[in-house]
Amino acid sequence: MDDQQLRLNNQICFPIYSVSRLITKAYKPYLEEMGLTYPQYLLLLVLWERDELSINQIGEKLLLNTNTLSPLIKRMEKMNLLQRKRSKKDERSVFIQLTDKGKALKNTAAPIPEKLLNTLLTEDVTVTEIMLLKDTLNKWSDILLEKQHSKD
Amino acid sequence: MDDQQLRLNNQICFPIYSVSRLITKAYKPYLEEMGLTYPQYLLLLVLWERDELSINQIGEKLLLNTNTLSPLIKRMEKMNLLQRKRSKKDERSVFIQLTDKGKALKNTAAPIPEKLLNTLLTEDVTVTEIMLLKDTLNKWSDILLEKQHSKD
DNA sequence: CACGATTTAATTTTGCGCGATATAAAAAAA
DNA sequence: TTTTTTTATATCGCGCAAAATTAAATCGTG
Repeated sequence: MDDQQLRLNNQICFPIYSVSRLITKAYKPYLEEMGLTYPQYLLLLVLWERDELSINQIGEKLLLNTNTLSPLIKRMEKMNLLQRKRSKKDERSVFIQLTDKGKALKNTAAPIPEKLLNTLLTEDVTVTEIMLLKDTLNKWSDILLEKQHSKD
Repeated sequence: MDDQQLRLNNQICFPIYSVSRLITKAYKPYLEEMGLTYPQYLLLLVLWERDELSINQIGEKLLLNTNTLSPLIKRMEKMNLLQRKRSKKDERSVFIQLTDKGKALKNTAAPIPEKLLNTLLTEDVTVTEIMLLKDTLNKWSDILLEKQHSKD
């Protein structure tokens, strides 16, 4: 058995998993100010770029299925951030439209990217894990590219 | 307002979030064969490296708190993968010990890293997202390092 | 038109993450 | 020794993720 391969830091699973949670945590205080959760923020990012998408189109952008999006959207409708509008053409599809409140949040969100960078700088563990993940990904992408070419 | 900054692909949140989910999904078929979920597998990776850790020590390695670990460990105890043992020296601490069944799973898990690599090669979306995240992280780590130095 | 197949959305169920809080044991302070 | 604080774990509640199921609408073919 290859013990080395099974070590926590030699697999891609752990670094990506922990950094993902650490990044979510770093965003949290700014999102809480706005009354948003992390996935809600991601959905708004999509809608701020392009409004009036169907649930399916949103799913394509966020790589999420309706079973995740449906409840998420319902909660956000209750918060008066968006509206669902059933399509006249195809009664099965629902199009999502930002409310004025939802549109206005874009201004509040504008300084977040800059603020986040500063937050990360104060969190040593997070920066360390990001660097580890960076190295892991660079190593993995080399391996992936090499394997891809050897198949041609 | 800086529209560019708020675009989905220019923030670190989305790439890390989606790749994390894609990687979890790639592991899933192999873990299902073993009857494990993703976090359960991570916990086993830790215990295969070093058995008899306290819940606290496990939390440090996985960057998880007891509010996540406690129920996780209880489920795995029911599956007969591990045992909890309250320390005699310090009655507050609970030490986790693999059962024979838990130890044996290590052999089943051994080929997973190799298999995963091949799985990733067949999933274009995942590889694309990994490459995007790699670029994003390389850019971010440059920015982080530069900012760190300018503070000294 | 009829009817089965397909597509799409919603619902249900299970298992995390994590903030807030609780509880009990151990250590430190008074 | 008593009180206070700290530490280790557990519990609760909410919000995702995602598989499986259900329901509704549309399409394809005869």
